[in-house]
Amino acid sequence: MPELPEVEVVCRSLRQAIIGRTITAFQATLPKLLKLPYQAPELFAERLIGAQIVNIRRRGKYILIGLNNDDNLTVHLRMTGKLLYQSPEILRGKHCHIVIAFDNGYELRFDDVRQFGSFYLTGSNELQQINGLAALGIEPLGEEFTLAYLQSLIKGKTQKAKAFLLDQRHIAGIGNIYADEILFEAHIHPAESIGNIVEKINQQQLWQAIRHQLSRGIEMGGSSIKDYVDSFGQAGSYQEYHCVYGRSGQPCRQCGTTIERMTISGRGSCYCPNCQRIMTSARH
DNA sequence: AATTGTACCTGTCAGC
DNA sequence: TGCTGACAGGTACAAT
Repeated sequence: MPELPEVEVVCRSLRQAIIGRTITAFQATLPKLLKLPYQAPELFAERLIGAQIVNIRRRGKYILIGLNNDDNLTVHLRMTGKLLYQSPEILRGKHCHIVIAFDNGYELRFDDVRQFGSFYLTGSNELQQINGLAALGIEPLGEEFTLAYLQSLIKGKTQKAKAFLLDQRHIAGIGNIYADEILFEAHIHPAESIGNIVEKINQQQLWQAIRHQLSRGIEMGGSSIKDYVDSFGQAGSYQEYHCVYGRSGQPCRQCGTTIERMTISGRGSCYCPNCQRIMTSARH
């Protein structure tokens, strides 16, 4: 579900829903989702109750909820996590594991079928204690992510292009869907060594595809493959425009060739064997 | 440095 | 109607 565009859309909806609200209750029926402090519902409750939500930010696929007591509640949705802002009158779902209640009676509910989601509560100056967050690479939609920066990242690397895009230490926020779509737009085969992209025109195409796919994903409210929705329950529509993700066996939208699938980095990777060729320029 | 396998979980879908 | 296996938006860790 949630890659950079979906997480960004969730953050935007959360800002509308809960900025300025004061927390009145906290309940975790699946404490193992609390990673820091580990499995400590009482500690979370103690520090959260009475605190007011002052800001909400995104970093990679992490959601950072800033509180007026200088604490930060950080959430990672992993595969199937959802943050839903709902009236207490709406029945909680079967997979609702964490509930944060507010002064207006509404609740922020964490719903997660696969139970992979993560909650971290730290001081705002202790965010580096969250390992995955501390290790994140550059924000691809930020000003600092220039073509030159991308060139410096890929130079000399032999990682496969798909693995490179999924590696959060290089660029933060790209997941399996957008990686496939980016490589299709950039005409790069997922198994191509990233360091083989040496022509400036190809590097530029990759840079543009990263920015373009992610920002279009946000504009369309994200990709709702199975059940992704924002905190108001709103689905996205970018899945209607996917060219390769989830389309193996179907004809390429550009050339009609059958989309193929292979496994890279343990993830299914869909690509058009005609539009995305392995470069032969690896020879000397 | 890069890659593979395993683990964490539940649900869905295709095939028999 | 079952049953089985493959697979699913992510990441951490161990082994090679």
